[in-house]
Amino acid sequence: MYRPEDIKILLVDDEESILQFLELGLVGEGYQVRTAQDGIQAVNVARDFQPHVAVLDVMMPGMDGFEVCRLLKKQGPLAVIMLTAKDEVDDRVKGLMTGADDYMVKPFSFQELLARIHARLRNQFPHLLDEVVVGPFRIDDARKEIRYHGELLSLSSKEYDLLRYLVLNHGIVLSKAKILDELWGYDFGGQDNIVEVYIRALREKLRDTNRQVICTVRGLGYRVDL
Amino acid sequence: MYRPEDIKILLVDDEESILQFLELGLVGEGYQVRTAQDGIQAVNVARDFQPHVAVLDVMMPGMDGFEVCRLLKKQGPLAVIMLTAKDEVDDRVKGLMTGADDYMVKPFSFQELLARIHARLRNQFPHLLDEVVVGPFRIDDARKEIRYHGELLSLSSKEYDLLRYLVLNHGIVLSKAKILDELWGYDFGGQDNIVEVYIRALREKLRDTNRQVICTVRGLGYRVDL
DNA sequence: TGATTTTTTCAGGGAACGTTCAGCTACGAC
DNA sequence: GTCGTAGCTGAACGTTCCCTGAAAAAATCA
Repeated sequence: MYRPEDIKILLVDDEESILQFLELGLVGEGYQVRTAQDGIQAVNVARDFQPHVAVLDVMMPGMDGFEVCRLLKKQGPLAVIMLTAKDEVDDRVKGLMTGADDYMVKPFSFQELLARIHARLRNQFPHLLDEVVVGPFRIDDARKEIRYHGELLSLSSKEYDLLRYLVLNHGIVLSKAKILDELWGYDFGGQDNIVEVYIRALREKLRDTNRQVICTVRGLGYRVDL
Repeated sequence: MYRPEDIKILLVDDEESILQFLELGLVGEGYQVRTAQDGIQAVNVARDFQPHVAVLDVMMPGMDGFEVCRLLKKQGPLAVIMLTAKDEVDDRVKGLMTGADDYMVKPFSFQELLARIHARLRNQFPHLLDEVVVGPFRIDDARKEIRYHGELLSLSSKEYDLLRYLVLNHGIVLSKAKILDELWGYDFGGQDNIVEVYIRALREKLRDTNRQVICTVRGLGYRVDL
């Protein structure tokens, strides 16, 4: 069984608004969250808090993300995910990034962060996570695989994300706008037709003989019936 | 069984008139409601009240909605619905909004707010919210389905809204003007004949052999008898 | 690099939906 | 009874929504 409330996450960023945004989201998911606005503070908080995962911004005044990462790792076992703006990703940064376990380029969707955190937890604290079973679906976040009636589906990354999201929210009508916000990120500029295209792909791969698994609720969105 | 009286809602808005309007409506639905006019007050009220849902205006003097949201979430599990004016919705706001569980753009219909509150409750406090059962009707807001004597009705989105509204207000005469206000919005420009057309469609789909479920009260409106 | 897969865009078509309208019916007042 | 009004009915219309096939763009891989 998967219990977010057992998992401790440390957020470090000098931008107050980003910190709030991430904290809000993660607390909403049930995680224990602590925040820090600079490196010194981060190291101090971590000493008592002993987080499983730290999410660090690379660019911070004073101690930079790499230095913080090094100090945190000295204190105990934890996974580090680095955040960096798009234009900061040069070779130098990439090289230093090796100290981290994963990194993400801003802007990113919240769901993407959740996925990364999961992946890291699976690697370093496998006892904290497990496979999710929902009706005929078995979702394996570590392997990025979904089985339907035991049969492994061949899904692309986006197809996986979408099906996972739909299945975890089965029985609930999800609008295309909501899906776009959650999976593509709030700053996605495209048309919501893309959701229709992916739904079509998923339906084809699920191809249930008798029944529609992903139902269209015209004007409102889609809903998965188990 | 669905009992609004078990559900606690906190309203936060600096505009007295909006606060009153919403409070009146929600109390009328049977919810426990507390109000606050600013962030500090909201956090204080929430400490004792422990609401299930908070409805926050984004723009408030002093602490803004995001900050209040963050503090409320720290105090305990609750769903947050943000309210925002149309011209405030830029990408920055949208981004921060993801921290909230849902958001609505003003102006909105009261029925829409009720629907959102339901949706949030279903997600975060599923034990509080079962299917709504009213006589022979079973209304499932998450699935957007209504059953009559156990039989699933095939309804369009507007038909669903209308039947839901009528059934939840059974025994009360609802004028066409009132129905238009609630479901079409106060700025609907059309004729009220459209309500007659929809009522007709519903009657056909309910097609009760012996009894008229949706009664016409000539000159006044319609009333559902269970 | 070139080849392959994945993601995204685009345009057309068809069905469902929301809305209007005009003719008709039923009710109530006088 | 009849007259006016309110509600009912069926059809028609324009629109929106969703599905679909294909192709362009981007990412990934060899």
